[in-house]
Amino acid sequence: MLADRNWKTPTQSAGPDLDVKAPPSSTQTLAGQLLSQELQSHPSYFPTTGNYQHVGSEGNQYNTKGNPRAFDCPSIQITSIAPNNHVEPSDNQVVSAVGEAEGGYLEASWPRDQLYLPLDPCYRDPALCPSPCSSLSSRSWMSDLSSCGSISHVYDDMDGELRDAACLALGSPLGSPLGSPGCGGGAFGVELWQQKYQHPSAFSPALSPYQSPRQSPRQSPSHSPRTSVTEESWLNCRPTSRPSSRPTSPCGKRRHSSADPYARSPSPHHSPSPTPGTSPRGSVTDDTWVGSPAGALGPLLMSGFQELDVPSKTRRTSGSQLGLLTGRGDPGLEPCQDSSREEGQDKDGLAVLFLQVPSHFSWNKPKPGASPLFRTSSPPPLDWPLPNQYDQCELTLEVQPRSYHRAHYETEGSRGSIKAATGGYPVIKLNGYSEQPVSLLLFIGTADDRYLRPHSFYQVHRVTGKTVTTMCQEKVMGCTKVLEIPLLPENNMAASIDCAGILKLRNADIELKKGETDIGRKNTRVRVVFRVAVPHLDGQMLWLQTVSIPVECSQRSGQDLPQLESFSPSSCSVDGGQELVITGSNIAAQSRVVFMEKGPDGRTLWEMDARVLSEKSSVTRIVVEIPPYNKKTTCPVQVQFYVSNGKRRRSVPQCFTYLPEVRGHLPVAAGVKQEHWEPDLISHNAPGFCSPSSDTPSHDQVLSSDVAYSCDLPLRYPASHNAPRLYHPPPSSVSFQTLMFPQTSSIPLQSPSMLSQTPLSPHQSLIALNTSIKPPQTFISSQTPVPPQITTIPPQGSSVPLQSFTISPNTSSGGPCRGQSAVSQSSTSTFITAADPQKDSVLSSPGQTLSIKQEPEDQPNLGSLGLQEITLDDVNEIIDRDIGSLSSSAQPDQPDQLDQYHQYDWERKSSDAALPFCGGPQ
DNA sequence: GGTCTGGAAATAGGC
DNA sequence: CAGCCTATTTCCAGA
Repeated sequence: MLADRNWKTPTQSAGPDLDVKAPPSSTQTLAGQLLSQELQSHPSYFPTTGNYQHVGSEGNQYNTKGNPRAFDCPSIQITSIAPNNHVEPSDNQVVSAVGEAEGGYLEASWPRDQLYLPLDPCYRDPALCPSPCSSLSSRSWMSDLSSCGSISHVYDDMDGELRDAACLALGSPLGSPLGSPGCGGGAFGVELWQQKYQHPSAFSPALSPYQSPRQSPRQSPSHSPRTSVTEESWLNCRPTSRPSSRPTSPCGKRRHSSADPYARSPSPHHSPSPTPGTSPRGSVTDDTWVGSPAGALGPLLMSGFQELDVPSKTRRTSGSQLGLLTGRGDPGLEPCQDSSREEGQDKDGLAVLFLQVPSHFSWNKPKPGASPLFRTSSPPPLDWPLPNQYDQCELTLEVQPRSYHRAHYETEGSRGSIKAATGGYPVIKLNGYSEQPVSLLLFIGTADDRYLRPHSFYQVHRVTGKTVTTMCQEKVMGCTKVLEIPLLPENNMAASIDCAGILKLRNADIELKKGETDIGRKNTRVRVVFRVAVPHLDGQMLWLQTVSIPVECSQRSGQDLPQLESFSPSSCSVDGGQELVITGSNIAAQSRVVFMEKGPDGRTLWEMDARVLSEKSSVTRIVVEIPPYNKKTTCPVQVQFYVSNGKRRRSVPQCFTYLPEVRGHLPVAAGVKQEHWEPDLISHNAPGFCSPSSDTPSHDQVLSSDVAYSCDLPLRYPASHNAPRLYHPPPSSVSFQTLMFPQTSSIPLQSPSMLSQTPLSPHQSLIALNTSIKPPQTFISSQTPVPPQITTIPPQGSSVPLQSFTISPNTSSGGPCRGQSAVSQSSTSTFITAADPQKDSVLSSPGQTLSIKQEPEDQPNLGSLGLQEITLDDVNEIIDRDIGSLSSSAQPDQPDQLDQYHQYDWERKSSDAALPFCGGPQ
């Protein structure tokens, strides 16, 4: 972010601004500072928290001055900006929408911001891109990179130090797991930057950013025709138009193969892709900005928007973010600092880093002011977990978005608003409060196994047009673009989200950002996050949040991957020969149906193509002959089959059961025996093991990528597994972290009562999630053979049907804690230690979930794949399944279980180990 | 004329 | 290093 500032000022085009901003301190010094600060969790360290900073102030800083070059090439020497130097916040600068609450922070933060000068050389030709501000687009990103990445390439060394420090502190080999991409959309960082620096006025309550010159003179008309008024507009200095011809991809693109953060070294030379692009599309409109958020939130929200552009990752590790929170106005925030310290101090506490929440950040506290849920000033960071319900107030997503929405690139026109599966649009509603209009914040979050946070590669964008009936404003919070939508009493505090599109930022742009650890490749799933601030006692605001089901945003994934809807039968004799009818989408003529079985080590033990019987494969149905199993067995054998449209275009593997000659005697608890498997492994601990109980799916059984299979993580990946050590957070921490998960994996498709909407306390969420994901009752295990039936597979992305999972609020004591109690109850009764052999019996009982085996070998092993190979989808699926299995087999508060879960997560992320996982590549 | 969409070519990286 | 494959990004055209 700091970098961004440096980059350009509105007027600058190439100016020698660096000087101005050039910090007196050397890079080393800065680095040192950063390190120390980070380690110390200096509050001011992370600009990230910029949320709390005042835009106005920032803006002033730069606006009139030399403009730092926005897009300096590698050659550009970006000296670190002295923390203080660049911006001495003039009086005016600190505007304060937020007021004192953030005051303390600002000062401290300032310096920091400047520390990072990101001019990531790479990207764009300075000439071409005078302003980082280009719209949100990836191009803009360059700037973003800087901004969010915060560390300029210049600071590579420093980066290294930081990393080391981070590792040290975090104990994460990977660069901090924490390092979440958090920036959320770095691109926005640019915008923010622009707003702040180029158009300080924009932040002025009175002025709309958009009032500033909208069109960049340089903008090429040709560029996107569609540009609506966008952020770009406000940037004067937009990058010149980029070549009309198809821009080449950025050379500096990060290699996906190297997931290792350390490995990355953005070469300064990476050529900046000539995509100067102005982004045509910003959707933000002028008007939007001007106003302040509706209702009382206005100021509040505004303050939040001023957040600095800093990668959330950075924030997390530093804890400075937390520090910000500790603003005077917000007692509830104080805890953050504490936690941050702890984080920094606890090397092993990776989890802590993520999970740590201020000690007093008690979700259970009903008293406003006593809980972080209540804030008097700025909105909580976007990566903070928030409950969807508190007391009587509940934020619910009554209509979920479609599981697939092709995001558009900057270079494209809008692809419209996210739609609901039913054809309409998602509907969000705030229950329990209707006294006055409130503002709803919407942003694009991640859909991976980690905690919910702004997605680095996708940003929400405002869709305008005749069909849009919902008012909304596009704003920026940190690096994340946010839509602010009013929820009006006259509309029953509900809103149809027909104004939210999804913009895809180029992977290269984002990945080059310093500090960015996420990879964009195959990271194409998102969740729509909704937040609302409900005016509460004493003028405080109660923040609630709910998220949508995962939404696949890539064209390919949405169109090429076969998606199975149902198949029948789900089992047959080991002799095979029966016809298997599979229905779904994206089933092409050349589709193959492959049966396979994997061993404990993930290796494919057996694989065979099923002969296609249908004369002509259609896009919706295929009939194949079930191949005979490769060996005799006296027990049901769970295998998998998938539909493949090509090497990497496989459907999610489905469980299929080969039955022994004698039917009707399926041992419920019996494990599937594999000749080479160790007896022990036959238990659930064996990778790829499919729970016997699930072997024979009943007709009621619901299979889905998320629900249908349960790959018990713990089972497959014993704690002993050699993988990156993941710190096992204390129960509370875990809960916190997982708070997000619930939403991630458990997504109720149609029921308002979805998990995410279920009132939960942070840490109850976890439990709830697990429970919901794999409700025992959802899986009907058949102890007795069930006649072949059609197995229905819910759409991917949809998660466990909430119906099957019930967290009953009624069971709760009511009040703030009711959700908690409810959750606790369900969770408690549901968890079983999967890893615990003794639990096997439980698993084998009816109600078990199916286990799915590893994907076919195609599935690259993690080691070879590198992170990129692990698709979020995969992760999500696995996680979901794992969680599901945990829910069915683990005790809620058993750290061990959770630990395993987390460990697993990390393993996948970092891993060198080739871990087989469920869920086909998606 | 602008917005949406679907489709596909061009590109880039990995194997 | 060439070729193939997959994923990403950009462009085109039609509704």
